[in-house]
Amino acid sequence: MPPIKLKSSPSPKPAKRQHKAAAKAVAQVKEKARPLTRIQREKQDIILEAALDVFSLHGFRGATIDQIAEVAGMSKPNLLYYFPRKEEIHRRLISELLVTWLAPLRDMDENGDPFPEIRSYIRRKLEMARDFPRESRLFANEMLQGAPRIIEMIEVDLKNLVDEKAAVLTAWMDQGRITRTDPYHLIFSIWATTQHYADFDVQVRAVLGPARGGEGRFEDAARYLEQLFLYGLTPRPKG
Amino acid sequence: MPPIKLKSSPSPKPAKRQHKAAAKAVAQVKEKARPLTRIQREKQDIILEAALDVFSLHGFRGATIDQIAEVAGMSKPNLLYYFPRKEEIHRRLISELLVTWLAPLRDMDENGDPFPEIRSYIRRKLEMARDFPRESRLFANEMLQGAPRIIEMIEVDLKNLVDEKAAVLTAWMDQGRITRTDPYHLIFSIWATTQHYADFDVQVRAVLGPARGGEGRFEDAARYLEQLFLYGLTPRPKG
DNA sequence: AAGAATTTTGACCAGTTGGAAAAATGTTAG
DNA sequence: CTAACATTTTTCCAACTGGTCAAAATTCTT
Repeated sequence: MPPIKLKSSPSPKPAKRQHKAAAKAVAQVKEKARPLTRIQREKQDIILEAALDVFSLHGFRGATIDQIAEVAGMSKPNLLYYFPRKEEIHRRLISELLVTWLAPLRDMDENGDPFPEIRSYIRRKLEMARDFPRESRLFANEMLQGAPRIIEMIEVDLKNLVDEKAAVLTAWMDQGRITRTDPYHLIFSIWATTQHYADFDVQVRAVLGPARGGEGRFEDAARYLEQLFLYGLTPRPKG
Repeated sequence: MPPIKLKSSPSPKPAKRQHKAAAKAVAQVKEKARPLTRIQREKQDIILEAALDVFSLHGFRGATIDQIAEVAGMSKPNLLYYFPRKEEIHRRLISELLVTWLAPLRDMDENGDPFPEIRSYIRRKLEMARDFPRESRLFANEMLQGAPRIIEMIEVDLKNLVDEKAAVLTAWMDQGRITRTDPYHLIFSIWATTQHYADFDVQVRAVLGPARGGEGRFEDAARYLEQLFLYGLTPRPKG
């Protein structure tokens, strides 16, 4: 597994109603903007890594601080020294995630050729399912629970991005370069098919069996999906 | 929301290592096969309904008996009288679910015409996503957690069924009636695209916005998916 | 090396969790 | 109608939960 390096979110966004105890290591930032120490950076990374493991597996409610602390190899109070609240850890993970998660769609270029652009989008999403399955599952868990902690981000940032890219797809359709179809549902279907290989990994592997369930499954999936969407989107004379 | 009536699982399968306390209402079945009373039937249904609500939202670990009891409108000890263990409830839900869940695939008929068969399969799966979203989410939750409680069912029953239907699809390909492609990944992509509308419902609705996110979204999805798979699977002369 | 700042630990807490036990109440077959 | 059985409530518990706090240990700066 490659080391996961997600870009950190641009700014910690000032909490409206600061939690009582959220002031320890964080207060400095507010008052003096003291930079993080080496240990703080290291430990926070370790914690986020561990939390990703646990949250992606059990969801927010099902995950416990003790569990995260154990995976992170530190005591619970020590962990709480860095992140005073369970929610804090989760929020950080989710907001970092969204940036990374949407990059491939963001990169779909209006001025490129439709097929290479879409093909590349699918490939990148599939690579993410392969390389960052925990992130995918974290996101899926949040969705299953009704996205209580990120609904605004979904309704604003994500919606805007999708609106924009749907417009690009529509333009390509208007130019007759891809089959006319519903651009929103097209995007949904790309999300669904690619993320499936991360979120339902157990099922995929079990069904494919030992023979075909190895790492090659991602190559097979890529080939299949490419064909599906290629054929599915190729314009054809009506008949 | 239509009343959910899932067929009950064929047999409760004798637990290898019977839990200490799992003997109350259940013991009778083992010893005397006393039939369930009216109240037992009613209350069990109510509990399973409530449990479906809670488990599908929070996953196994995130759900609490108190919560389920509250939704079911009874006290926790009362609930535990009918299902002595939390796991018991979950197991029942999952095993009942699998039967229903696979029916559409099971019904895909080798002797039918490929396109109507596949089209009907997609439609039925989409209807299930619309009418039984909680069941879909329950299943998704289990998968995200690595399917600890149903891995054997997946590896045996599900795998066998998929193997069988993959063979049917392959036969259709051999006859040149649908495009040659990977039958397993084809099935995966149908699962993924249809279940997406249940599991990621919040996201779908948020992205589509108030205008297009109403009930009509399932019709739109059906149209889109039909086109995608129809075009994606139509054989064409190579060139 | 000393003092200041940071990090870690251990002891603790109140609320929640899954579950047990038994007493109290309902239901129903004869 | 009543004994036998089924159901419900009350009380309780030990383990776990998220989180606090002060003191101890460590690290950093000079």
